Amino acid sequence: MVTIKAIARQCGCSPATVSKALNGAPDVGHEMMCRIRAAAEEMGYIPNAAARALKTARTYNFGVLFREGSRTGLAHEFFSLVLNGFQRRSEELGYDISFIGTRLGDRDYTYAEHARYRNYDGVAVITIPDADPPIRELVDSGIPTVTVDHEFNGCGCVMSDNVQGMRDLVSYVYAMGHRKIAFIHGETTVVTRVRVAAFCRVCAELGLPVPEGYLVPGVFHDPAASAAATRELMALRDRPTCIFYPDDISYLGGLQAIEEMGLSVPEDVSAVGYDGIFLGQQLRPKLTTLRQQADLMGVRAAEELARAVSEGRTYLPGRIVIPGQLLPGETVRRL
Amino acid sequence: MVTIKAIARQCGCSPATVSKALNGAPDVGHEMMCRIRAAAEEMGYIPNAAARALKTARTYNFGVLFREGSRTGLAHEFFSLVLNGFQRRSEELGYDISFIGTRLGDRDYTYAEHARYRNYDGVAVITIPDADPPIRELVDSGIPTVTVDHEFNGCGCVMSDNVQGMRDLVSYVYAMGHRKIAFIHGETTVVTRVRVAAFCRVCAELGLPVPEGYLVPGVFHDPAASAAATRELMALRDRPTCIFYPDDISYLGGLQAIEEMGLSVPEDVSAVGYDGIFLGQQLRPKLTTLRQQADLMGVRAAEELARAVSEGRTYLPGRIVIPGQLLPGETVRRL
DNA sequence: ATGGATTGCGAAAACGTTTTCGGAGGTTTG
DNA sequence: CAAACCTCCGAAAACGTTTTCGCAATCCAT
Repeated sequence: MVTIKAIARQCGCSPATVSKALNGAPDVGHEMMCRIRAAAEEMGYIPNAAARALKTARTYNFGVLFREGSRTGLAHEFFSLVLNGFQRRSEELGYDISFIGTRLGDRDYTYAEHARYRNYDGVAVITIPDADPPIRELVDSGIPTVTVDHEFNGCGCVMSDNVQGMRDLVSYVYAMGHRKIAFIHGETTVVTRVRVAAFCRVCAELGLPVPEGYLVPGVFHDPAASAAATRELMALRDRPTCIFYPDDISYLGGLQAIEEMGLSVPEDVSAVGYDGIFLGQQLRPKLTTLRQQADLMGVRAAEELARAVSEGRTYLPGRIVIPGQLLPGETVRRL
Repeated sequence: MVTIKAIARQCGCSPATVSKALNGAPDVGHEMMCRIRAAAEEMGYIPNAAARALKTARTYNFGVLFREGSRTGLAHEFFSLVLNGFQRRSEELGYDISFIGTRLGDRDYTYAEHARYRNYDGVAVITIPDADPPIRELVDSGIPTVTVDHEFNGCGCVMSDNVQGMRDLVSYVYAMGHRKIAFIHGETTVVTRVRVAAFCRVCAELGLPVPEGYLVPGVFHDPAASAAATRELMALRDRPTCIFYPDDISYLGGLQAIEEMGLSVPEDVSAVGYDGIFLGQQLRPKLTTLRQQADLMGVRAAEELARAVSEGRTYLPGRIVIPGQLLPGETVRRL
């Protein structure tokens, strides 16, 4: 392994000078600078991250807590895209990213302990909030943290604009002539609360009643749960003409339930999803949905983190809201 | 930050003893052992990964080169699943994983340089071989490396059993009565070569000719390319009755091309994919395909790497072949 | 020429661990 | 009772950097 000392020997100077030359310190002469750089290049010098981190307490490494429930055995596209954006942008900004696990060497750690162990400069939480307390501990650990798509107080977050998203969807469906709209929503999370509230609010504004039974709980990314909920809705004496699904994947479950009844979308009932994943746009009929800019959310998370680190802040400021985008497909029939 | 020294002071012993106690060295007395462990626990001691890595030259960190062409804007499910398996198993084995990028701090590095910089204990290559020489450099860097789904000589790899996979598919289609089978294959990679060879071999065994024009080049995960190839095939004077696609995503392109001609699957032409991703099983008609055990491939990659590391080997042995599984759907019509 | 500023470099300490080696004290053996 | 042997612990060096501070040499202005 070629170290700074080796270069120093080669160039007839001290390790200190080599370090400074390589880091562009101002107090090293031009000639010496060139000599050292040339030698480093030629000898194939690669700095040692561990030594550097030990000395500077900076790792240029972000941790990411990434759990995608994977109930469907599916690598979930939304989170994958967020992760992608986060990784790409982090790299551009000069940071590596690592997954935060719960086991290391032969010991078990909590997320927060893990992050401290590795000395991450920052942490992103890209996950369904499956286990709150450990995440809470991480957020409170003093390491700059940003969450994606859910809020902890005192912690920066990047949120999708669920309010405007629901508004766009409801308005669109309303404009297509629908007056009886049901909403199968996800399990109890901040996102769900916001969407449900927005849904009700917009319906109220449009003068639409939301009858008993039109607001039915489902589970994010769980086609089976949506299938059941759909059957419930279709059994109502006053059937809705359009069903909102918690997400695009869930729509698939609903679609199957509908087809099993011998009915079809959108002839017998209209449907909309949420997310705008690739799959939905390949279906026939093409799914009407609201696309979330997952990639951009990851990008913004990386940027906020990097900014906090470079400014030496340990906390992140407020929330960043990323707008969505209505994707009109063919699953909403004009009435 | 609570260090080993602090514990030593607290317990009235030397740092050396603390280190040994915490690592379960044999030469520390029972009482002292307990005292130290209790103090460490109580003081909230977390070891410092950088210091440890610096001293031991072990990081308990695997690097993973993960590039998913993402031509479709899609987080590719196959690679995501491999990554998932790799990450999960690595964690169980006590390793963290980090993405290998090409930029770090304010400098650019090659993959190999990056891996050396971070001192990864091992590296997994989970990617379409987009840029050969840099990957080659990585594989040759002296860091234990395992590749998934492509081979470099002198480097361990985990491969899908493409030979048996193609055999299963062709046999199945043959059994359904098809005698005119075309194959749109991926771009030039080892996987493609193997699949094409296997395809031809099995056809020969079954006495099926492979006419000129039935072997047409496509691009992995590129629906547009498959659409074009499909149109070519359908324009042939002697049309195939069944088309093999390079993968499930590509099938979608073919499907669209077919529907645009006013034809449909499987009534007018049968089709099979490859991969067995979630999407394909949600389509109607359900796609007939060969499922690759992506998750398992990641798992095995992690295991091989960990084994090599713990045995102090710097190279990995041979190839590991993971069988696939035929998923009969509804896109192959019985003739 | 003399004084003060500026420039270019090095000595040394420090970051938090691990590991080697040896020594003190106690225990078994011949 | 001496010799050999364990058992338990500590001193110190080392891993590869970065950073502070001081020193010598050169520079400019007086």
